[in-house]
Amino acid sequence: MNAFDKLRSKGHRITNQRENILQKIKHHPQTVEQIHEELEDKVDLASVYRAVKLFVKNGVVREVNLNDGKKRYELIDEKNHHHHFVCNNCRSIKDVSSRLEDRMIEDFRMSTNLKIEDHSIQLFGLCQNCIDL
Amino acid sequence: MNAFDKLRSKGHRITNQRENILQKIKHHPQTVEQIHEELEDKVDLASVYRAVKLFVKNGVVREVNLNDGKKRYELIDEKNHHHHFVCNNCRSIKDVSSRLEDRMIEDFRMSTNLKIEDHSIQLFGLCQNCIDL
DNA sequence: TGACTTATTGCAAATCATTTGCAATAATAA
DNA sequence: TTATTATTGCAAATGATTTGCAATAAGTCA
Repeated sequence: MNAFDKLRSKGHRITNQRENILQKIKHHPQTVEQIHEELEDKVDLASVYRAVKLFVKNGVVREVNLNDGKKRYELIDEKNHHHHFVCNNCRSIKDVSSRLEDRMIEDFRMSTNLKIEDHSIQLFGLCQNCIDL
Repeated sequence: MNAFDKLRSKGHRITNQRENILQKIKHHPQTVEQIHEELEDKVDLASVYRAVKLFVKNGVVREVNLNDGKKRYELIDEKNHHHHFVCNNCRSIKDVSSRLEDRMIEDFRMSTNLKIEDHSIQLFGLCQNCIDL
């Protein structure tokens, strides 16, 4: 079931605005500000806020927090589980993943008896471009 | 070198306010709001903001982001490397750690050629109290 | 298709977290 | 103890996000 069917199945309407917004976060995590700017004056800022909130609530979009004071949003793609790396120099963002991740989460679980439902990982450092500067 | 010596060595002064604030984040990550409330009217809110920012800048305190819209601050303790678990039900916070963490970070590094300088991990789920409800 | 119902939008104002300017105060050096 | 200057409290400013409301448009059904 795709994003729009998911929304429709819960009684939400598919508007031009929502289509445009979803389009913008299809490939990279974007801030509300970025989405709004890229859409020029096609969508009001408040509507972008409302849309991403709705998307998150309906499991269509994920909120990404990279410790720079603004939230980012990215389309959820079950087939492509990943986390994010942020370059401390140029602020570029890169998707990263590790096959050891699940083992680590399992280790957390076993050593604590917590019910772990979700997790997120952020990496910070220098990207390949900025290492050489 | 303890927190205050670190600050002093960079020319910062040790005030009553700073002592009180540091005291409050010694054991658990706290929001600025929480610190301010616990200190009643001993310290102005703006001063709490200024103090934690100074502490972070000087490597005495770490900023913790748990995706609830407010930053938390905790004293850095080199001997006790850990991350945080947040209960989705009661919002309690628990320190967690895994011996597989370093291996995973190394795996990230090897598979990307990024220079990873820092990382953070957050877990979400149900704490032991809330599992049974 | 057209009319109807109600979710959604744009706009402006409100709210929440955080920062800043400035004069008064207090921590350190001499 | 005094002089110097970092720090504080207060109030106002800023930046991100939310909300109330009337106008608009999506989905439904005759």
